Amino acid sequence: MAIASENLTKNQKTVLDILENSSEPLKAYTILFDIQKKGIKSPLQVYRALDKLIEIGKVHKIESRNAYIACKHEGCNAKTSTSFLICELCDKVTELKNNNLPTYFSKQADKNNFNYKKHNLEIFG
Amino acid sequence: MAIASENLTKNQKTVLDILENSSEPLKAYTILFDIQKKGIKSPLQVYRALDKLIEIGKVHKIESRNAYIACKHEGCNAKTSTSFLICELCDKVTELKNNNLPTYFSKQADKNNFNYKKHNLEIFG
DNA sequence: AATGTAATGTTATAATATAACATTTTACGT
DNA sequence: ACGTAAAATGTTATATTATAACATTACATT
Repeated sequence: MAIASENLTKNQKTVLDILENSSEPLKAYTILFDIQKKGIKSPLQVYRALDKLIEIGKVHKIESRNAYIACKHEGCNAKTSTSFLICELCDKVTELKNNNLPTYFSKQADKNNFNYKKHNLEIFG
Repeated sequence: MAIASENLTKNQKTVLDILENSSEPLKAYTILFDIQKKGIKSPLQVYRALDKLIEIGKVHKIESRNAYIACKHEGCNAKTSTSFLICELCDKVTELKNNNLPTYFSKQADKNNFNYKKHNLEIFG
């Protein structure tokens, strides 16, 4: 059964909520600090919620920043592949909508005798 | 003046050497452990050497793994942009040679009113 | 030789993430 | 509704990754 936002647990909802209302990616310990008043006391609680949210595609991790961002795309299928534009001046991050990148990368990978499964792309500018 | 491998310092050479002779990306503390016999005693010494090597393009960081890999491309101009194929079965990492990705990404970025400078791409399979 | 810049050495600490384990909640077939 | 398995939680401790601060040394250029 697909997991929808409605049946997220308390901690998961709390973490998703703060990410969705943030204009920028947040770090795990920033999240922890911001929601301690809501009963989350340890890093592990945050990381567990993040893991789950990432698994179901509601949150993505910006690897180069160790930061997390809520996915704004309806019914996002980017459980795996993600593409971001990252502004080096203001740190704003924009997620690229699903596009033809997987097809393109798949071809590139083929040339190297490599079986494309997913990707992570971070474009800086 | 351009910095060539010849005028790397002792620590930088030591770190580059171990990376160039590794068949896989190495983590900072793995490097530290492996070269303690050569006089490097603290993480900072490793990170400083890595920073320099990355700056001059001889080493790249695999963000999703927190691991470092020596660049095998002659006169690599990937001081900034990097593209990797990462095998999820054996953890082997292959760097994609400079290609038309920058041009392609530049166009994608333009559509979002974004000025492409560099990128990091990690393809898993 | 004087000077400025980069690199080094060293100790301490910050920032990011997971292990281990006991307990509680939830989902769901019977 | 009940039993049970899977998932989520709470908590403490610890592992992993990376940087701060500061004194010292090497070295190229003037």
